Amino acid sequence: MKIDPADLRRVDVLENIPDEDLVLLAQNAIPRSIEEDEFFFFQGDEALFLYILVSGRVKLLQTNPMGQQVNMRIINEWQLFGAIGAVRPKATYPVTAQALESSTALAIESQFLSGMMSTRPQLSMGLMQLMTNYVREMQDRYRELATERVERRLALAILRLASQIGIKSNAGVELPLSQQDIAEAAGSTMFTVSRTLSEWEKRGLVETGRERIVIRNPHGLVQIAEGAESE
Amino acid sequence: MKIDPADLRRVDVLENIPDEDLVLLAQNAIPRSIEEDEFFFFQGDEALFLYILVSGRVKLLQTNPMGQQVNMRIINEWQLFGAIGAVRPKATYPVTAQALESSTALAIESQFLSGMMSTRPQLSMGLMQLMTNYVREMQDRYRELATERVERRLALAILRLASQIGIKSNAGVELPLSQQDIAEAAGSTMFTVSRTLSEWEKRGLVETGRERIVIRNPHGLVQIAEGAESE
DNA sequence: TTCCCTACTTGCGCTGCAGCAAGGAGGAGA
DNA sequence: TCTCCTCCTTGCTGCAGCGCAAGTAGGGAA
Repeated sequence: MKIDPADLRRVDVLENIPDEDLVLLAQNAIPRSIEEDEFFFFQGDEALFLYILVSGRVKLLQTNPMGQQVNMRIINEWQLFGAIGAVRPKATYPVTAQALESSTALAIESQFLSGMMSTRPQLSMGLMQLMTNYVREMQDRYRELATERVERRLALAILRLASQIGIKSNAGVELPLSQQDIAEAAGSTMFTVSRTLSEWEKRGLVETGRERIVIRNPHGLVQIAEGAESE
Repeated sequence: MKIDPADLRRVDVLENIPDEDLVLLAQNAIPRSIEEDEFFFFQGDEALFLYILVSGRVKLLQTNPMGQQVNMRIINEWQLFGAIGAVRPKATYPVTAQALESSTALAIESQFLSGMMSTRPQLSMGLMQLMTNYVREMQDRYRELATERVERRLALAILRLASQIGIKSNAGVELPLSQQDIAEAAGSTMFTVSRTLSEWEKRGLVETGRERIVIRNPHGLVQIAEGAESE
């Protein structure tokens, strides 16, 4: 597989990087393809590589000691994940990266990026902006989980997922996720998600299908997310 | 108030910074003192300054639309907080910073630190390590809140707080926090915290007082945190 | 077309824990 | 020393939403 350095420009973190650095990165990137449900890495593995997703979709999840899963984030094409190793030598991944569909990512040695950053402040800055986004999002989600009821949290989670990986069509915004995935992202259960979505479907807010949710009335969802009680 | 550049070395992020840069920082730091329950900044304010806590203790909290509070983190002496403005120009603070006791912090202009970072990769690296810690901790807490029962979450929260701001004495590790603060950090309520602590006190795990908790048997708490059911 | 696997649905019972209310107690200030 | 303000305690009640169980339905494979 050929890697076009120009494609790397689509990665937010690499937006302001000179062309020659992109070439350097491309030369040091190893494409790796995995099938649906397989893993790029596991929580606890040593973080030797960071990845740039070229195609497919990947979810970052944690499992608790009893095996329950929690979704932290869904990675889209041309997003970077698993970068922690470039910041701390010997770090381990805090999450597991599992493919939602067959996916290809570029693996870059953490050390290599770490070395590049030492002479390229723009690169560090880009990575820091990515991380502040993460912190902010996780804080918001934590607050929501601690203080909001499921229905509102579900609306917030779906809107957030839509903005991150939603596919716009003329019918609305489509989310190619199972209800189990949604539940794990909202901090709830498949059952409650199913019940709530059925309710919303009756009200014309969404349309549900197998591993698929279409948002028909985003404004209605925003109202629920912002606290309008369902009558 | 005089600022001794050598003191700044106690800040984790500034550990590997040359002396002359510490002098530069000290020259650009404005001491600011506030009383108990007052605020350094509010969620939503423009992040023009970052702070280094010199004395006292500060909590970073979010409030939801209904006014409920959630504690994100407690800042100890010589820790840095509110640094987001140095990473993104025009950013707003995602949290409110409130003093738990009368406190003094050094305010440094976000732009100033941002400028320093552009030529000092070590500084960026230090800040990134701080941020990866935040991300990792928030992810863990999110997973705990989503999957664990209150008792275990409480044990985890108290152990975490103890490692961050605990004061060691011969009787054990003391936390100078109200049960309300603990509840807001664990994602629960004052009532449940009080009930659980009473139970633990009977078992000799902790000792409670007004705005004070002493951990008498850390190992017992770890057992609860790791899943030993209370018989 | 049929089969089968997996995802989704929905009724039902149960419970963890929130939240109120009313009272107790520690400690700062006068 | 007394007062008053907070913080803490604890009995009681209610219910959101979890989780089981049993059934339905979509869609890939052959």
